[in-house]
Amino acid sequence: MPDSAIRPRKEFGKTIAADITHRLREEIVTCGLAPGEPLRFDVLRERFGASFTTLREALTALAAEGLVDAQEQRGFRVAPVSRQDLVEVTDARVLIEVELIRRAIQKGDDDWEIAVISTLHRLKRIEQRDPEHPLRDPEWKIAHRQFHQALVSACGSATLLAIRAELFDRAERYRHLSANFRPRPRDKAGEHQAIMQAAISRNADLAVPLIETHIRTTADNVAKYAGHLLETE
Amino acid sequence: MPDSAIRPRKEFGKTIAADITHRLREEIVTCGLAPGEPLRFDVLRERFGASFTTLREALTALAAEGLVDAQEQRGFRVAPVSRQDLVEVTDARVLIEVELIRRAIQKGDDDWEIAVISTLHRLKRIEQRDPEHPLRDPEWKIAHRQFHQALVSACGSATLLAIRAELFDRAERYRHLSANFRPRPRDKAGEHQAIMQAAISRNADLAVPLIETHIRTTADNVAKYAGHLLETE
DNA sequence: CGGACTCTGATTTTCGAAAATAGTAGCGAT
DNA sequence: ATCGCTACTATTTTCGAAAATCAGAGTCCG
Repeated sequence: MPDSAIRPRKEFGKTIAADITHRLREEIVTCGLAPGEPLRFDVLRERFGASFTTLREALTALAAEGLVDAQEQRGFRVAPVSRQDLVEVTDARVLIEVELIRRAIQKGDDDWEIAVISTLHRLKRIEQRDPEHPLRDPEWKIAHRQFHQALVSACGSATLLAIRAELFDRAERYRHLSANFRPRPRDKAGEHQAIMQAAISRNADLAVPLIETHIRTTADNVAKYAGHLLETE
Repeated sequence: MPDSAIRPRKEFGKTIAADITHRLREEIVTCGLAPGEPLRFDVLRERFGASFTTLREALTALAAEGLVDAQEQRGFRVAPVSRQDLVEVTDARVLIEVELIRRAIQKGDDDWEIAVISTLHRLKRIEQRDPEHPLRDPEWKIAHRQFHQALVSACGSATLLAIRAELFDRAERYRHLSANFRPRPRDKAGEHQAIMQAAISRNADLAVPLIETHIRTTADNVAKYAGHLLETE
């Protein structure tokens, strides 16, 4: 019987390193650790309660994902943000996500349809609770991620899904960056509903432009409302 | 004045960890470490002369690249190969490389043209030396990589270039896997020449199908001549 | 005989001390 | 005053011992 006294941490993985990786990724994506911020071992050690080596392993993994910038012999820092990077991430997401939605629409079975419908349903329920600030609600964030994940999950390529997931995280960081400055959320609920319907009715030619617009509009809003944060670096 | 007595290793990076990562990647890509082979720390420690922790960091980084398979609490192993994985890597490469060659052809400047021409020239020179077994020549391998890298280098997206590089390595491992069983190399030189000419003359509609065929033919040959190695897992 | 349990040896995972390196301030010479 | 050198401090990077975990053999009981 595992109990919390014996197993004080490790919520998201069997090893402490995997757990720290998960928690650090979360902090970086939500901008709890600011872009460009140096990641000093003393500080991390105190915050996460792990040793140098374990932290180093987590940071190395996140560096490979593009969320952390490793400067050899000079430590790590949160990957900086920039207009250029936002454009690249957005472009890459469109390229890959569009292809994946096509494949998923072609290959998806009943379970796929159920996953798409049910994840959207949950997302809408959460939005009803707090329609003003969805991004600040961690549950909304998870549900939103799961809906988009479900949409492409039937594409048949674990390789492309992994790449997609990395790009999604990098984009989500920009969304969080602008969340505090955005005056009012746009009608994301309607967009999600339209995407779901196009997908379920197997209308790829409709779903593709909807997805593309969805991604690009989000990025445009980031550039519009958080542009002042993207200048340096 | 740096000398080799003071700095015994670290050929490819400022830190030992980065160096080990590089060397391990090389060994895995060239199948010096066989697919699926367990990576035990005692063995690696002896082979690479680094400590547990440093090795662990390198393995973690390679796991994020898809060349190593991390089994939590049960160590690491070289990522297994499979028909499915080969198909996924090939598909992903076509999707991304085709897009990048389009962008490079549109954006490439004089320096890009020079890089494409000169890397192809070097590749051809090396092929003249040993026309029979190019893949066994490490110099050919490097030149080949650099030619393909040069072709897309002007695409303007560091993000997509990094993804492309990872997929290239994963594909190269399959090429090495089949190299020992392939009866005779096909006319790669001619294909490279045609791709170069299409690119330099800015004929994207010609270059794209050439690249796609180039990638798919390579993968087909792997499946044909190394198919017996792809069954398990 | 079979299933659950425990013990044991092998292996991975984690830790903090020790070594290596970068950054900085102080000093002296031109 | 400026440049170059040196010593010092802050920080990262590496190491091997110690703890945790797993896999397999053996044991006990139903």
